[in-house]
Formats: sequence, structure tokens, C-alpha cells
Amino acid sequence: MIQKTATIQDVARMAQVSTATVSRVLSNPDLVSERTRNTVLEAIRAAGYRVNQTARNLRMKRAGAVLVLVPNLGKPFYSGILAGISEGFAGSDYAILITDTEAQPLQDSALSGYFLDGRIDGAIALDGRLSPDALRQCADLGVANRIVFLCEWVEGGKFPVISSDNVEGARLAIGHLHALGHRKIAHVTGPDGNVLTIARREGMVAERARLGLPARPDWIIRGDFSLESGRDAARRILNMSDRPTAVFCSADMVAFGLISGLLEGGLRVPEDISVVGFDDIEMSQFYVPALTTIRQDRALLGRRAAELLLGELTKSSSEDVQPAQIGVDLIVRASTQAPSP
Amino acid sequence: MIQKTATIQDVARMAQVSTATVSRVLSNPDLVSERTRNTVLEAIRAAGYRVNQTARNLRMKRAGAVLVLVPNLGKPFYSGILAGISEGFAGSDYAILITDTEAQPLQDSALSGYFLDGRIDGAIALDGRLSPDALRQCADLGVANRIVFLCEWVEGGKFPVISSDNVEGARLAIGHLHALGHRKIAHVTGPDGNVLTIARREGMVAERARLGLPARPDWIIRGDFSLESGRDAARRILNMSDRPTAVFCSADMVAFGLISGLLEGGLRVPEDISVVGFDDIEMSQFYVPALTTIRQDRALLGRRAAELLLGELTKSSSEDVQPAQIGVDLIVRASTQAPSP
DNA sequence: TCAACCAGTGCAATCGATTACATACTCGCA
DNA sequence: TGCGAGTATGTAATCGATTGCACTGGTTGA
Repeated sequence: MIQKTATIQDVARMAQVSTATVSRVLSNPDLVSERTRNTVLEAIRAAGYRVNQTARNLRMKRAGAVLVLVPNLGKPFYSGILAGISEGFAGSDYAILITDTEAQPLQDSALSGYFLDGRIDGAIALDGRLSPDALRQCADLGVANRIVFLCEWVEGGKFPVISSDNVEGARLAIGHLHALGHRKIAHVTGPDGNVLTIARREGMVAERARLGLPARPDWIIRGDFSLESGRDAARRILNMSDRPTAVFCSADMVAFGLISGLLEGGLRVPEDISVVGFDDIEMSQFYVPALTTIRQDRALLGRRAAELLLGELTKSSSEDVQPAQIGVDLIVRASTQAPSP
Repeated sequence: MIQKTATIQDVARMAQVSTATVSRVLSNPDLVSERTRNTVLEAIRAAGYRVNQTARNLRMKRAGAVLVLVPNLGKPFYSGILAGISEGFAGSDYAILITDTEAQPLQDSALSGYFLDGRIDGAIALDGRLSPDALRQCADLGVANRIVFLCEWVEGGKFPVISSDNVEGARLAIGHLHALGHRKIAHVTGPDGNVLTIARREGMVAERARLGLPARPDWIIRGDFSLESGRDAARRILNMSDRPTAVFCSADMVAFGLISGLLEGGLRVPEDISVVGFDDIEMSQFYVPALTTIRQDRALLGRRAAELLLGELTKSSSEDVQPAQIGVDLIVRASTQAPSP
């Protein structure tokens, strides 16, 4: 804050009314007569007055901010989501704090601490790995309903969740490969214990079984959503005696690593092996080959989470935005084709 | 804010002292006798007291937050920078607001508005395209020294700047290609008018001239840092009668688009054409081929900008962190080799 | 012995808004 | 005519901290 900004007192003086009236003009115009209202609005304009958010927040016992916990800002997947979130909060007077939980790991008490310090009114967690302790502290504080999980979530939590339909995504991927003629389909998973890993893997396994496709234990390859894990998976596949003809990856980044690794090992994609990703990040259409993948509607995910949280915060108690699953789409590009005979 | 959090009043009562004393224990411990201090600290612990930042900020006439203006959060380049920034602010009690100036374009008055509303104490702008009007309004407010430009900047502005040594980067890239034996070197620029475009292009042109390499006007291809513009550049190159043997791209993303476009057109990288990028984003080492590029130290850039701004905000007036240029490095990978004879 | 000084602490104003309650005035109706 | 209801506005408390100023009691030096 700089300079002598006009305060509500200044405006009140100029308009020859009390500060209460000025305040009402701003937040509850109907309570004020039209004549007075116009006088006040004119004074506000003349003074270049703007509400001081800090004072307002103090009086109203709120923080005026929400925190977004992102596992890794470097992963392009999250950008579209953040855009959706800020779109969802546009028009509200909440500020959006963003923190990278990998670059700046949170202490167990950090999240609840933000609430206690009066720094935030709510949070959106894109990180399902928040420690149980941290979450319990928040629950004890009574803010469980103001922590919306987005994309990832924690099992058994009482926190609202917005996520994509991961099982459906896996089903679409396997269905696509099956329709192309693939029978031997492998999967590179996400990190152990991750809820997305579980949902996508189980969706994949279920669909494979439903279609009567063969399953080998080593066709489920452990990954962690990273480029590197895709590379590692490529090495594993190159060494297999009975190689799959197609691989469904738990993330686009994994698919990139995988394709790069396969190429180095002398296998071409899609001629020798088809690859399907998950997410549809911007890069995917420009990769060589352009990646067939499952699109998550990141803007929508973000927006919904924002709306859900906003609903909790402004709690007209009735109109709840419900926790929800967002649909996914299969995007067919160049990294899949019928298996060579 | 939730529940009855203990206030400074509660602590004062428990410790049988005045609120002034409690406040002093927290911010100026030396003023308080050791006996009293311990009593107060004990009371603070017992009450689970935490300073209410909003009240503190109101009283101290500050916002307790800084704004980071990112052109496009989706560009992986920015993530490392953000990590550096938040590292730089760690330990301070400033909150970090992040906004995407593409997803949520700022009105001319928005930035100065943030200051006027008491929402922020300072800003870091990664976006050199802020409108002159917007910047003038900030300058008029007297906050010019609290807006640090990072990576990009505006000409003729009185704003502090932290940036990479772009000219040196271009020199390194051309030098590398020259050393490999390339003589016909093209350049895909950034968007028109962008300061980085200018610095990198001029660095490239100067170095090419210094080395006595041939220059053709159509070897300077207009781009805009995007994947798409890389693709477009590939088409241009494929249509050339006198093709360059190497291309220096103004960004890694451009290089990806270019390589993908060249491959589609039947040219291999690096066998037929060598490609150098700029930035060294995470992806670059996993692209096929792994990308030779100019690394910017993103963590350091972010950290320096944060320190510079923090210095302005806490202004012990003496110890200024100076605006600075950060060094860059050439990272040689697989996308460059000697030209085929 | 007394003034000057210092360390340690409290009182109360202050930051800039919101809002419960009180007040004043105008109608409408019995 | 008088009273209750309704409308428009003002008064002042309040949110939870920080800090200038005043006060107290003890030490020091002349």
C-alpha cells in the first residue's frame, strides 16, 4: 500500500453521510435511498475510492484467499487446471495462492496453519499425498468441507472431490486398442498407492478381462507418471520374450518417455507397438508420433472445483455444487494402429 | 477462519500482561525482560496462539502478498521459475499470488488496482507485454520499484529487471553449430517486438557475422515461442531451395514443433538438419532426439527476482540486491551433429 | 540528596472497514 | 389524533493486531 488512498471516512465526509451509509451503498445498495446513493457513488468516483480488502477481511473474519496445492507446477498437466480454477474464482474477491508441494513440501501442520493464521478460507488439493496427520488437523479444525480434492483424492476422507472418470478412461483406451485388433496389451501404472493408479489400473484390468484378452503379470509395469518411468518401462518391454503389441500409459508424459525409449531400442511406434496416453496435454498433438490419448477436460475440472469450494465458502447452504466425476474422451492420433501381423 | 482461535488478548490475560507486551515478545523480544518473555511464550504455547495476519497487515498497512504475472502457466518453462520464486520468499511472511495473463487478461487498471486495493505489496512480471498504460499507472502510484521484471522486460521502463544473458545464449548456440562445421544457419525468432526475440536474434546475427557465415533473409523465420510456430517454420524450410543445415530456435517448444514438422516432411534430425533450442525445459532431454539447447537457470532466476523484490519491500534501504543478468549454459545433446557432406 | 537516565511495562489510539442497535421521519389506518 | 410499521440514516462497537507515549522503580553521578 502506497500513498494516501482515500478511505471510507474520506468518502463519507465528501458525501456528507456516515461511513455506514457508504458501506451500505457498496454492499447493500437497496437499503439506501436513490438520492443518497448517487451522491455517495459520485463521491466514491471523485475520491477514486477503493475498498481496502485487508480491513474488510479483518472485520468479516475471513482471509479472502484460497490455497491451491499443486504436486508439481512443472507438469504441464496442471496448467489448464489452474486456468480453470482462476476462471472459477473470477468475479469473486478471493485471491488464489498457489504452492508446489514438491518444490516446497508442506509440514504436517502447514495446511491447518494456513487456516489458523487466517491466511486462507479454503483450499483445493491436487495432491492426494497430503499426510493423514495434516488432514486430520484440518478436520479437527472443522474445515474439512473447505478442502476440495481435485483429480486426486484420499480414501476414506470426508473431503469433497472433483475428478475425472478414470475407470471410463481406461476402458476407452483398452476398447480402442482392442478395436484396432490388439490382444496383447500392457499398462504402465502410476506410482504405488496413488488413487489414480488404482482406478486406471483396475479399469484397464477389468476391461481387458471383459474382452477376454490375455493377461501376463509383467504386462503391468510400475511407473510414476514421469518421463523417466516411461523410459524404464521401455527397457522392460524391450527385454520381454513375449512382448505386448500395445501399451496403455497412465499419463502422456509416461507415453513420451516410453516412445523415446522404444525408439532407442529399435522399436517403432506405432508400427511395432501402439501407445496410448492419458491426459491429453498440449504437447501430445505435437509429439512424433502425435499421441493417441484420453483427454481430461482440465478447464472444466478446475472450474468445477472452484465452484464447489466457492459454494462452501459463501454457503447460502442450499445450492450446493455437488462433488462430481467429469467425463473423459478418447482422442485418436498417430501413435496407435492395427498390430502388424 | 474458523473456531475461536486464541487472540493476543487471550494470551495477554493468561500471562497477566498487556497486549503490548505480548506483541513485543513476538516482534521485538529484546524489549522484554527474560522472566516476562518466558511467561508470555508459555502462555502462547498453552493457548496455541497464532498471529492473525489480516489484523497485522491492516495495522502495518501492508498487504502481505506479492503477485506473479505469468504469461502462460501451461508453458513448462515457467514452472521452475515459480519454484525459485517461492523458494526466494520462503521464510518471509508474504503470500504468493499467481495469475496467468493469457488465461485471464489483465485490464489496464488491474495491476495498479491490486496495489490500490491493498491486495499486494509488490509484483514479479514474467510478462513483458504489460500495457504501457498499466505500467504508467503503477509508476504514478509510486510502486515502480516494487515491480520486478523477470526474464522479459519493457524497454525504457524504470522497473528492476532480472534476466538471462540472452545474447550470450545466442552466441553459444551459433558457436556450437559453427564448431560442428555448420555454415548455413537459420533462426526461428520469437514474436515480433518481444525483447527476448530481439536480444536472441541480434545475438545470433552478430555472432554469425563475426564468424563470417553467410546470411539469407529467409533464414530468419518469424515465430512466437510456440510449438505451432515451429511447425510452420519447418514448412518454410522444407520449401527452401537453399536450405540451412542447422536451425537455432528461440525456444525449446519451437524446436519440438520444428523437429516434428521436419520429420513429417522427410528430413531427419540431426542427420539432415541440426536443431538447437533455448531454455532447456525438462522435456528436452526426453525428446527424440534429445535436444541440444541453451539452459537458463530457472530456479536461480526466480530466486533472484524474489530476493530483489523482497529487498525493496523490506527496504533497509542500504543492502540492495542489484538487478542482474544470469548466465546461461550450452547443453549438447543429440539434436546436433556435423553437417552431412 | 537529587536530578537524569534507563529498562520494563501498560494505556489507549490506530489501521479501515462492517453492522447491531438506536433514532428520526413518513405513512396508513383505526 | 395517535400509534405501529416501515424506511433511511447515524452512532459507536468491533475485528486483532502494533506502537507512541506515559509511567514506575531502580541506578548512577555530581
